[in-house]
Amino acid sequence: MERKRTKSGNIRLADVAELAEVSLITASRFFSNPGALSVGKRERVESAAKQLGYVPNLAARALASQRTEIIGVLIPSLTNSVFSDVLRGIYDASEGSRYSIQLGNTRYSILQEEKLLRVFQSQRPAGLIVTGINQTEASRAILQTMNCPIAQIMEIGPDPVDMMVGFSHYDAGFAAASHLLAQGFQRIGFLGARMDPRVQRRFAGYVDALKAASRFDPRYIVTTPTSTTVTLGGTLFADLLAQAPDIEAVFCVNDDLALGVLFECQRRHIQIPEQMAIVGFNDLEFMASAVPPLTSVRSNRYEMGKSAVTMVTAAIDGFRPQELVVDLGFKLMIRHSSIARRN
Amino acid sequence: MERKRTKSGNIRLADVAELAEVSLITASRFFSNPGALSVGKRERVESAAKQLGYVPNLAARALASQRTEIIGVLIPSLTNSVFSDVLRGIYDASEGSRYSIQLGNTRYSILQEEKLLRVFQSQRPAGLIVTGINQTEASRAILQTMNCPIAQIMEIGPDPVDMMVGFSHYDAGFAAASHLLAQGFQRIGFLGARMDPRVQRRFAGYVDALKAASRFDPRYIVTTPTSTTVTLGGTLFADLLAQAPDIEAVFCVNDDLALGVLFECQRRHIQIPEQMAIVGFNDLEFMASAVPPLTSVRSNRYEMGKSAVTMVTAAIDGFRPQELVVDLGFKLMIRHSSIARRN
DNA sequence: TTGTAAGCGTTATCAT
DNA sequence: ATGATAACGCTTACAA
Repeated sequence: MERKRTKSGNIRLADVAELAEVSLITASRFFSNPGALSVGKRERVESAAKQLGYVPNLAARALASQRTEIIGVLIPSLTNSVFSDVLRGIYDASEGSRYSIQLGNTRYSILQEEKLLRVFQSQRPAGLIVTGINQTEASRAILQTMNCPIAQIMEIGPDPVDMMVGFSHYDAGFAAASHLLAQGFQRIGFLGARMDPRVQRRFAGYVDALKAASRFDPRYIVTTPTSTTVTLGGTLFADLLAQAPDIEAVFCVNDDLALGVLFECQRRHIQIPEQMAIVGFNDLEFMASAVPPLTSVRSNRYEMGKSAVTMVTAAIDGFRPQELVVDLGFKLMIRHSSIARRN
Repeated sequence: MERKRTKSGNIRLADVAELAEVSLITASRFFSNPGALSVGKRERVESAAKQLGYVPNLAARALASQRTEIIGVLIPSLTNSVFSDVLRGIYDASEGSRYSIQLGNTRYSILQEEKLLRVFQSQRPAGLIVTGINQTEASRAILQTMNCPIAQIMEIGPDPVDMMVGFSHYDAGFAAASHLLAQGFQRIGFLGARMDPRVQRRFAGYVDALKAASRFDPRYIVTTPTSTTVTLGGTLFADLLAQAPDIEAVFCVNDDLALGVLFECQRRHIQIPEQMAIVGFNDLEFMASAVPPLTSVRSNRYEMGKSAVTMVTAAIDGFRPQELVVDLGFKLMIRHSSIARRN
């Protein structure tokens, strides 16, 4: 375990080459294309590298090769478990590849997103994954100049920057509301928090579904820009009951709110679904084991993250997918909480 | 918005210098130490950079300066909301600094941790944050060679690699069990999942507390290496009831399990806390708004992430903290679910 | 299969 | 305050 000392104190590829008695470039090739080396040299370089504890310098590699193996990822929240799932998909997929992930948290701010994009610019990432379709003009301009494959995730829409993986939140909101209507509920409330672009599109789906059935009433709607908590679900539900005591069902824009509503109903001894139907969104794991089990809209978040990485890495390698926009869809998980009394 | 084209197609500092009619190094100084420039040149460089849309190349900077502004972070899970909170603290703190975060997910595997540490080695991070104190021998060796400030987070223990921010999971487990004993419960169960090192230390605290009170009984213990879900909480609780029908209270090693127990009790019409007391761990937000509100152990996760970054960045700048080991403690949040019937 | 030479874009060093 | 020159550690030509 002797240690070569160079000016900088680091073991360089040159040190490995020297010990292995090969040229620098041969040592370099051992890492990029070992098959091109003769067996003897390959073994000598390998053992020399191990003996010296050589670790390649990524900065030097990036500078010389003019490319990195970094995929930049921009998500709006670290707390929201929706994004934990997406991230898990992203990290799982990246581990099967040679790419590493550089993560940025925009906190639901498109200005912060723009800022982080500028940071990413200096890293020269090989690919990019951004959340949603509501970038600023400046962000779009930056994305254009970065000329690397880009995936927008979480939702799909017109005018993709490059690739897209997601689903229609409008359709999902419409489907959730339609389900309640189909069950025969007439006075259907909406509880919304944070009201980010995707939440707003779910909301729009709800509004249109109710309007189509001539059941729309602004009194049924309670929203807040505040971020989501379970406790908030209870509070918003209390507000809703206050302004529309005859409400029969609630569509909560996410499952945390739905859980809060469940607890509030338990507190008030409101029977679910007999006196109040509940539908959530995201289908977090606890929805199925709640009492009663809660209806929700399942999206393929893990898959979304995984696909985004797969698409981006494939595109980096020159294999651009046939379909640039991938709709992963959603699935209404109908459970006891939204089954009509009369059924 | 004209665009300079160089061999590589990128705008280099040299292009900025040329346009500003200063030397390369003067342009460089504009970014590292603008105060050292005369006003005239400063303005010329600034406008030239803006005009060309210059973006510094981090790889070149890292290579030339022999340092980066990357802090590597290794956590065991992206799904566990405990780590979302820690991460939020980490990212929030990093945004106030000039450092960016490089995240790795070890999935509770110390071998994966070792692997990721090797990846980090090639990036030459300026600082490192790792989870827990159970690194492999090889990992410890790698950490030693990276000579950068390192913070171990989540728990504290003997023999820190460098710095530490966390709390004693043993003490917390002991405190939770002691609380139930103090309330007069005699047959106190333990529900555990995933059984990572910190969970095991909480378990050890529980065991010792019960033994000290001569209330320990292996029949009261149900654990599984499986990862945690709310549903699993219900299942484990059912197992516990089967093997110890006379159980009076349960200490769940995390809040998801506790929520699962709550639901299972609701399903079985078991009154909380009259027939069954529940204590969870982590104090996730929903614990306070459950029906009844659930007792839990609160840890300062967000602070933990934030402090780790603060300590590491301070150390990078040469300001090593007085106290290398910081105990952030924990707090028993006593709520209705664990108040004894006889009180 | 192997090697030589010339960068990659920036900062450190040493002058002036 | 400003500049010339030599690194930094690696890869991409191109050559043999």
